[in-house]
Amino acid sequence: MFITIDPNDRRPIYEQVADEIKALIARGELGEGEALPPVRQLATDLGVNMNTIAVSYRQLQAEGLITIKHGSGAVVASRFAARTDEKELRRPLRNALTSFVLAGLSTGRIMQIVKEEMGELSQK
Amino acid sequence: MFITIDPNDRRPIYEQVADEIKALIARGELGEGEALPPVRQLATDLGVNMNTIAVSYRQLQAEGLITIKHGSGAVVASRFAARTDEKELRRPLRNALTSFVLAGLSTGRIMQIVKEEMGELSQK
Amino acid sequence: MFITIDPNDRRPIYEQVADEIKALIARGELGEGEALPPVRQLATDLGVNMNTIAVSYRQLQAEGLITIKHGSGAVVASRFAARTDEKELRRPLRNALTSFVLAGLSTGRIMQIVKEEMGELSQK
Amino acid sequence: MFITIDPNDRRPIYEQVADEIKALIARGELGEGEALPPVRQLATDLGVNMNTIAVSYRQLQAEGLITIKHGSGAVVASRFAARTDEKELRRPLRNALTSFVLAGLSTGRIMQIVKEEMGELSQK
DNA sequence: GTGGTCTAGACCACG
DNA sequence: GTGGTCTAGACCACC
Repeated sequence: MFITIDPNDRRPIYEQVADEIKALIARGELGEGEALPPVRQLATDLGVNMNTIAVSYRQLQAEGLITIKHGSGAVVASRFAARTDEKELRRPLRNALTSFVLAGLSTGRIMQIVKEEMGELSQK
Repeated sequence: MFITIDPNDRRPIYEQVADEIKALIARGELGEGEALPPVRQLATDLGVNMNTIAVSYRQLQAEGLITIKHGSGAVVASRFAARTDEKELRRPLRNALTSFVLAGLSTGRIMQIVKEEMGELSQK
Repeated sequence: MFITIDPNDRRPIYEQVADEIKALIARGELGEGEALPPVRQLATDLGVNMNTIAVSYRQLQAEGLITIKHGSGAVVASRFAARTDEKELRRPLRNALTSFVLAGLSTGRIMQIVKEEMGELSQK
Repeated sequence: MFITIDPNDRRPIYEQVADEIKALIARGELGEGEALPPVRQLATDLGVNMNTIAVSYRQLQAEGLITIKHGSGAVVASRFAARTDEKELRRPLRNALTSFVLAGLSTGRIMQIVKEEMGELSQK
């Protein structure tokens, strides 16, 4: 399980970690029922505060992606179980696409990039 | 010119406003050379402080999308002139797509949504 | 006499105009005793407000570069007569050089650029 | 770390502060990875409002010179990483040199001053 | 009339 | 304890 954080990324660390774990789950690299690394270990590996990782896990739990059992760690609840509303999901997508348009990329090029990114999300 | 802000949105107001204006520019609803509403007026309309809107405008100027002339308002500089790097643009796209996958949507459905959103960005 | 203003330049118009006139005087294209164009005409040519040009002229007069005679226009007072203090002049120079350093240009390249710019200032 | 602001300087305080920090970075007195003083502390030291310094820091971040980590302060990102365009840099240089010419300084004297200033920018 | 800057002070987010 | 955001209100600069 490879998770990396980028200090130059302006998103908070807990969000970077949560996003990376989401990607692992989406790709199937972390399957249903599989255990996530202990908070303490992941924190040490990444060189960040334990509380920061705890926040990431809590967020993933709130979205229904993992279950945290006191004393026995966190496990992936179920792929495709994110508690989100399609309408709410569209806004970040729209913003991302807007940036591409404003950067001057053609619709064709943008669709190509979307396909590339989708491809990486379905590898497994 | 319709701009709305959502108090439940976790993003800061100034960013919501900037994003909405970017979308208007991308869609061509705000064309090159066209004037943006005065800072104070938009602030009053949205019920927020003048400074908040000023921050939005300053950010849009820093990205090269508008030019602010001290005594005479802000105008759209040039569509497709955002100072951004394709690589930096991909991360938000990837995150947005990941959310759809985790919500259980099929690749086909996701591509359909992307096409819908792209369609709205090229209306004009 | 060619003066141009750049709407994308974030400096106030009156300052752009004053700076351009200073450059003309420094280069000798506007010699001592020579008349500046009437405020009204320059304003029309540039498509700006008359008051804006008046401010430029007033600033040039304050610096001792021109004399404004009520009713008979403005004339170049004397080249090399700017009322300025060497120490005060260094700050903008230092800032300009700092920007080059931070942009990663080598000392050699920077000195070359300085020589190029100096060359253009002594054409006449 | 010595930063001073000059109330007689026409530039806004936040810009003076940003320029001084840029100079410190260019000179190497603030090296890569080194921490900047906390916003509140610098504000108190200079006797200005916290927000004013926050604006300086935000500008430096936008130029890529520092990275701000939400709960843990601001650090120098990388010397020589300013996101700027050589052409845009020349105008301030040209204006600075013009002022020297108009003050009656000889080309030789001006080049000497440039060398002096460049020397101070490469001390470390 | 426009936008720019600055202040004092409050409350929130992050680590 | 760090920075981020927002407000209300003042005063200045520009056109």
